[in-house]
Amino acid sequence: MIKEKISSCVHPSDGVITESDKEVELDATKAKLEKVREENEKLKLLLSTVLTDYKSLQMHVSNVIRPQHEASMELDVNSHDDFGVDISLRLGRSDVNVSKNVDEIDKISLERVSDDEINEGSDKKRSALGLGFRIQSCEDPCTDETMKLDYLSKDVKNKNAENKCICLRKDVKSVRSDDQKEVLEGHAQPGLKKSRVCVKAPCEDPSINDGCQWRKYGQKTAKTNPLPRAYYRCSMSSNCPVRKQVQRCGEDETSAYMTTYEGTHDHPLPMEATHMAAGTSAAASLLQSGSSSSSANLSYFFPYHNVSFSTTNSHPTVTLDLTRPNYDPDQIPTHSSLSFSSSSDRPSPSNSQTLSFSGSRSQAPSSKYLQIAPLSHQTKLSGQQ
DNA sequence: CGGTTTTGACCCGCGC
DNA sequence: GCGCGGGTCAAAACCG
Repeated sequence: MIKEKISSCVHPSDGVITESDKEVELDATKAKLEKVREENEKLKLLLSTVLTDYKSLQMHVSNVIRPQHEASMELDVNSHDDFGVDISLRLGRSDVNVSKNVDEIDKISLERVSDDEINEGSDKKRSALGLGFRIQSCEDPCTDETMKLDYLSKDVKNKNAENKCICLRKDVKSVRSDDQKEVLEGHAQPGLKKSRVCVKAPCEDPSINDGCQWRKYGQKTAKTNPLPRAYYRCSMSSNCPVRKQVQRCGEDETSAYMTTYEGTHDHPLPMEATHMAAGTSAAASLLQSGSSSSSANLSYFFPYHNVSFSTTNSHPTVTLDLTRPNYDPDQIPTHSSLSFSSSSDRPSPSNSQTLSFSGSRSQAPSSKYLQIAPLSHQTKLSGQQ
């Protein structure tokens, strides 16, 4: 059959093809195949080299980050012994405490499977396990283990959610107010609300492509700001509690947009949504730790942008300013480029919220850290349509 | 026709 | 307790 195809391809107009012609063509094809095979081998070799490089780079990065994170975790544990939440679980990458606590996590997950009764304490753990994202790295067995556990826990969570989905709209409302409050507010202790991550995006891209589908559910003009604020809900999953607010920073067309994310996705994210997730996760977990020493982690994820911390209206907030690249072309990004301002009512570790999205456009000169994703599911600000 | 947007009404937390 | 204002709901309109 192949022979026939080759023959018909090479001699489309020839009426008669001899046996020897066929053999010559076959030999040529075989030679080509051999060439392709060799190229394939070369590519394989190249791939393995790249993988090795990547691995060593990852090790290097983890070695750089680890001592700082360990220090911050130690500080946090000392100052917040009451909270039984392992913040590191939310990071899902190169985090030392993950491997250390795998047994504990396993226990928690099993408890969740066997126990439908949800109490406040286990809810905290559940929230910590209910990652909205994960970094997929086959080289990291700890991460892999965490992922499995995460999916296990999410499965239980989703089953509960499915059951509740059957309820009528009014019931859903009550479910929202009860169940989602827990998720959204991260079981915060009184006085502190769910953590948020704000992204200030350049004007040409008001709707950061976070890899998710968003449904607008409201718009409001705040008294303090004449510009309307749009409210969006993640529509990738019927029960996904993640919401975002988009507000223009100024009246002129060149002004940037502030996008505020809240909550944790209860569904697997598309690939493009996971790229910056690690960075924002770090940001979110910093909100819990409130540790300035950990801020160095963010410079790894957002090396060219200003990152600031604040607490507004009891919402611990990390702001990533993509409009003002913190970038010097002659310098490798350093940790000192981060602006860190922590307020007196700093965030607490019990706020176990993580946020996930991927940036679509930044003014950083390279997409090494922030992957540019196709604008597949854009959200729009009303008044701009 | 199903999904999304618009928009007025409603809810609820917070400050006084 | 009351009023204010941010956030959410939900019906109608819109759109592909």
